[in-house]
Amino acid sequence: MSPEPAPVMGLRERKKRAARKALANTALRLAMEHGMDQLRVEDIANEVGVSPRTFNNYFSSKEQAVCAFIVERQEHVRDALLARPAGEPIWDAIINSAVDQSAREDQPRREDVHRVRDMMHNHGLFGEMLRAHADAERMLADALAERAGEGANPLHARMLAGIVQSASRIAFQTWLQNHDDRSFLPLFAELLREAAAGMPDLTATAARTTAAAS
Amino acid sequence: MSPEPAPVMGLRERKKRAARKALANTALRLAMEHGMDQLRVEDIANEVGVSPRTFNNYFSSKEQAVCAFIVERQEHVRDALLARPAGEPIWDAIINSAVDQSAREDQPRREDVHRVRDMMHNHGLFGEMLRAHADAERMLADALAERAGEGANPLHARMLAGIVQSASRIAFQTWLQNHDDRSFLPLFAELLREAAAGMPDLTATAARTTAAAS
DNA sequence: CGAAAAGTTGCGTGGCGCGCATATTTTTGC
DNA sequence: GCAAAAATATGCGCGCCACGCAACTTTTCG
Repeated sequence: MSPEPAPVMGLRERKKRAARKALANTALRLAMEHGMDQLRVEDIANEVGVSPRTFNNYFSSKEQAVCAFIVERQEHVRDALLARPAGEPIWDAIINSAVDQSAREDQPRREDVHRVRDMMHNHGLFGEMLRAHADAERMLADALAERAGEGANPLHARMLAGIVQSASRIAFQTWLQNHDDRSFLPLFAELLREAAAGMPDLTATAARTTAAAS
Repeated sequence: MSPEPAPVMGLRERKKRAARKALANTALRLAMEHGMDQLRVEDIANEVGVSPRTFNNYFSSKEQAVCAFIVERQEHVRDALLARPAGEPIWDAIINSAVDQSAREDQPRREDVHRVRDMMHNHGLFGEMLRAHADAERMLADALAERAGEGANPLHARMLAGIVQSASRIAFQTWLQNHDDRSFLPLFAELLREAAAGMPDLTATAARTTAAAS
């Protein structure tokens, strides 16, 4: 499994990726420690040992740097998804690759929850997070389309990816509100399985006096 | 059920709403005319006849002002949805209220398509648009939960709203890419109906040579 | 009417994003 | 190896933005 076309990546490319990852990590860590309002580009650059101007050669905003891990994570999920056996039902493949990836990475600690919640209140960051999720969704859609083969409708892949991202977002936000109740992964899987079966219920269950169907 | 607690809105409130709407409209129009890069807060404020400082009393960024119409539109969709007969299947109710709303508003003209596409390339605006859609999704989820009654699972409503927003976004982006092929509403409805039936297909149609876990 | 509540405005500040010119580093061709 | 070339890092400067604060103006309400 060699992702690089060239057996060894040039020094240039290695340094670039290292710098980018260092900036993203530092941005995320500082944001978690001191909050978004106290996060300055200058601080990130200083800590990495690079000029503030250089930061903007890698990211067009500090919010983008903080959210960079989302896209990177999705790259791993994509790889895991494409490595799944071809016969596996698509929903299982999706859930299993998400599970694999979750097992491979550090889970957020309970004491960080309220910090994350605070960060989500920041309007700029929230928008950028959604943007990162949109990138991730596109990536997933491409992977799903590739997995399904040429004949499949690419719009179906897009829709599928959208549903997956919705489930992910909702599970995450639910976990953020009350992380005691349910943990992230089970809820995520449950939502996906329900979506897979279609969502024909919720049809005005006649709670009102007008009564009705079913 | 009267929306206003007071039969006539005070002068204060009327002025505030007028100012907000004027700012949003002007922001959107100027952005369409000259592009996001050329859009300055000062211009918007001047055209409305208000101080630049005041602009930021209504919106925390120009992008938010440009995207304000999305949330306002969703308020109408919600009202239309809640006005639907209780017995109507939920997917039909959703589609029909979207259709009603579309019929009620100006459709974007063909010559604006490329301008909109350019605007979407702006990273800040795209994030804010997703943020507005997230607000809209939450609003829709609340409406769906209300319509379904007390017994329904609120997470199902959230998921449903997420699917609807995904369909909307995908239909919009598709229309944006090649607006000749399909128009927005039919594609939107089609995606929703497919989602309603569940999406069990796409399951690795074995196009490849059993592929490889390589 | 008169006081209080709410909204508007001007000003100042810190920060950001980025274009541009220059210096530095890595790659490439020989 | 070495020098030219290509890519990257940095310093500088500019225009803009978000927002706190302290007046000032308008609306509301008793």
